Amino acid sequence: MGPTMPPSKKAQSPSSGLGVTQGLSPLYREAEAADLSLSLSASFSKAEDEELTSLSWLHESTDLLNSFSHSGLRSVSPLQDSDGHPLPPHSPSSSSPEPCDSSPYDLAMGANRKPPYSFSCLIFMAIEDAPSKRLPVKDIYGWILEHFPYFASAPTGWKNSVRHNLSLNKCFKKVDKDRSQSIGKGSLWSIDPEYRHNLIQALKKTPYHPYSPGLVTPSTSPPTSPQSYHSPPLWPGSPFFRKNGGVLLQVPHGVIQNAARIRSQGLFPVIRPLPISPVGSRTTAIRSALGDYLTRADGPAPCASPSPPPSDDLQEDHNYSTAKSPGMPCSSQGPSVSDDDIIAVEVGVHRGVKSEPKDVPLDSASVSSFLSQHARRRGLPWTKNRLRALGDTLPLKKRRSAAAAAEKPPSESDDEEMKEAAGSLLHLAGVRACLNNITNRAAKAAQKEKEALRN
DNA sequence: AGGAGTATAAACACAC
DNA sequence: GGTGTGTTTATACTCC
Repeated sequence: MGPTMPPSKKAQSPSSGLGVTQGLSPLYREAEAADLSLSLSASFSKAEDEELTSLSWLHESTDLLNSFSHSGLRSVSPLQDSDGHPLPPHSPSSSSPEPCDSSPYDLAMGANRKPPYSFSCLIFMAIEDAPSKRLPVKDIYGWILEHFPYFASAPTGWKNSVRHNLSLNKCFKKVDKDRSQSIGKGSLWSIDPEYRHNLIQALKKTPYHPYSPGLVTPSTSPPTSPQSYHSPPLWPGSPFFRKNGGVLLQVPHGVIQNAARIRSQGLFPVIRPLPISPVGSRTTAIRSALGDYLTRADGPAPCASPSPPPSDDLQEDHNYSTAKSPGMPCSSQGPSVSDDDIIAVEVGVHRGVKSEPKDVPLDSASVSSFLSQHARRRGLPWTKNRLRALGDTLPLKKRRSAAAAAEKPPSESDDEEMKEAAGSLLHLAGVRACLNNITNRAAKAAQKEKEALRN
């Protein structure tokens, strides 16, 4: 029999320690309320190859936008309903608004903030970041600490959670220890290839991923090619992240497990890219006011536009590892931004504004190059029924073994991965469109301001 | 209301 | 024996 926790202690769970991702802490919720603003940060490193040259626009754009953020254009854009009225934090216990003295970076990635990743995603990122794609628990701790300083000062319970995840999560498996390879205590942990796809999907559903469901406005039309909107995981340390200069997108934190709720409320006025890694070499931020540029004036693209469907196979099992993210209907309650919106913004802008050839920064060569890097990867969808059929009553490890023994890997999903990669690149293209749009609007605003001053 | 997914805490066994 | 690791159970919470 397991231990029984004192009721008093259990009652403290929601606000104690790490219970901020799943049971969002008041602080977290407050930040979430005030954090739905657009900002963009990117840490750039020198382009490693020609692929990156096509992304040089981001340097300029983010510099420009960052200058805006320091010139009074920044404003707080809290959650708003369709009438523009601020929405209260969704937590009943949270009544005070987020103070405005915190930068978006602090709000999202400050050392005191728990990263909006589930432990399974953190572990996945850590392992994937390892050259050998396998890590001992200790190194997983280290990776998490390195990339998310929050845990440095967090209660030590998070390590227990990491171990708990490793043990219980089917996605992670121990590597049989090579006797000749002494790594001290414990074993190496790796990603089970069979479940890797699910971890990717889980990661995609996190706020930092461009294809977070919160960013995707499902189409009212039937899906035509769902897979085409998959994209590779982006996180600090991921090859793609590095390859593209550390550009990540983020939607407000707290949406990992609440994405559906926010989405259903139409609470995504803007996309909010942020530096994913505190150790980024160079970061800039686009502040919330710029987010307004995206959602006002020309207005966001209608969500009923011929948009792609939600990317994920919603029938897939998310057993203790993957984030939940059912497809949501297009909300009519407020502004929302999806990938399609971004693209649509570009279309809208360039209808009226001169369109430049370099507005398509991700050329086919880049795509091909990138795709080639991901073509090797394989992933398998997993279904609840499949796993359930293996017997829930069996211990996990036995179930894993049974699953491995009972099933031959289906056909590989290279195509899917390829499409995911393409989707991500297309998304970057969309981001660029956003930045161009922002730039144009900001320039116009500045001009108007000048004229107003003259008058 | 109940299931699913996740976080947290704790106990225990085992290896180093 | 101490510490780290791995497993398991229990509970709480949110979302659907």
